[in-house]
Amino acid sequence: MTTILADCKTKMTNLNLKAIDEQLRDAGLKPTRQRIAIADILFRDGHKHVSAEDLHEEVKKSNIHVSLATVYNTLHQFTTAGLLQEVSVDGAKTYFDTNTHEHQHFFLEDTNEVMDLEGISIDKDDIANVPDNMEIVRIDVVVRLREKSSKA
Amino acid sequence: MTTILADCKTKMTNLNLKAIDEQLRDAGLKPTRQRIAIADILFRDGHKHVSAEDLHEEVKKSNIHVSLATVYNTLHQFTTAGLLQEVSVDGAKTYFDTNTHEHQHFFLEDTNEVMDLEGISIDKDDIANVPDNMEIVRIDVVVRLREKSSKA
DNA sequence: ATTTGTGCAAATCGTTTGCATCTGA
DNA sequence: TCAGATGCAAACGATTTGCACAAAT
Repeated sequence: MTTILADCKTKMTNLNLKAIDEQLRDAGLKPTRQRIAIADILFRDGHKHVSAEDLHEEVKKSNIHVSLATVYNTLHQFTTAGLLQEVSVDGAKTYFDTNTHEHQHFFLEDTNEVMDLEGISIDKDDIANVPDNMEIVRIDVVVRLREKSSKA
Repeated sequence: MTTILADCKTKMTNLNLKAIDEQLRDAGLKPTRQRIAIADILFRDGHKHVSAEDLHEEVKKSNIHVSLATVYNTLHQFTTAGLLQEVSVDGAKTYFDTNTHEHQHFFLEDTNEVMDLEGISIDKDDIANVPDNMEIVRIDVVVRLREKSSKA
């Protein structure tokens, strides 16, 4: 009964590979080499914010080849499965957040970094003038930061 | 003393063309045919949210030819000059807002529309954990809306 | 006349897609 | 076996850029 799991164990740094495996199955996703590698990187440390490109770079460092297209696919599958959340902070790139709880973000304009910001929250009931055939999906708050000295 | 202003007056719907002219000059921008046409569309009615593509379509309807590249250039110049504000609501497109005061946005996920939302505001002093070499540039709040029935 | 802006088309960037091939159960 | 996943390269949409030409003062 050799599964891909056993095959991956040597390369993985995550202690609960089993959990990843189950999480993927629960999401209806076959736990493939690539998906396990990606999940391992995403979920082994604390919360992360990655772009597809970022993640692709990180995966390259492991011994498992994953194409950029697969990284994109996987990020979207994980998002649909509720394992990730998309963050819209700045036009160009899409960021994915491993923290799927209600929380907000700092965005560092100098470095294009995204950071979690817990603490503030806006009550949906405080929002006036919501058209009545509409419902609030989510309230996103982005606090844009800049280094104190820099002007541009 | 025939300036381009006189030349444009027949085509413009905006009553205070003079003001536009001055606004552009103040911003260090030559009041060209194209920039005046764009400014007229942007500022003649109430507050607007446009993408470059949107605006390009609108300008086409006037009798003044403006290339898409110039629309982009102009939007950025206006933004730098403080006449517009960029809005980051959803990955793909960048929206520009003629309302440069502090206010927040609704984003209609079904139609990709941006709407102003006045009323809520977050006090900068309420934000904890701002790294102390950083300052808050802006706090963006986006309330995402969806039609009540639709699931996707 | 000089400086600045504009138009076009090609280039770029992030992301998506089509399809042949491969993999995991 | 066989559905489902992957890789590649080409397609894509939004935005930018380079450069010759045009326009405003």
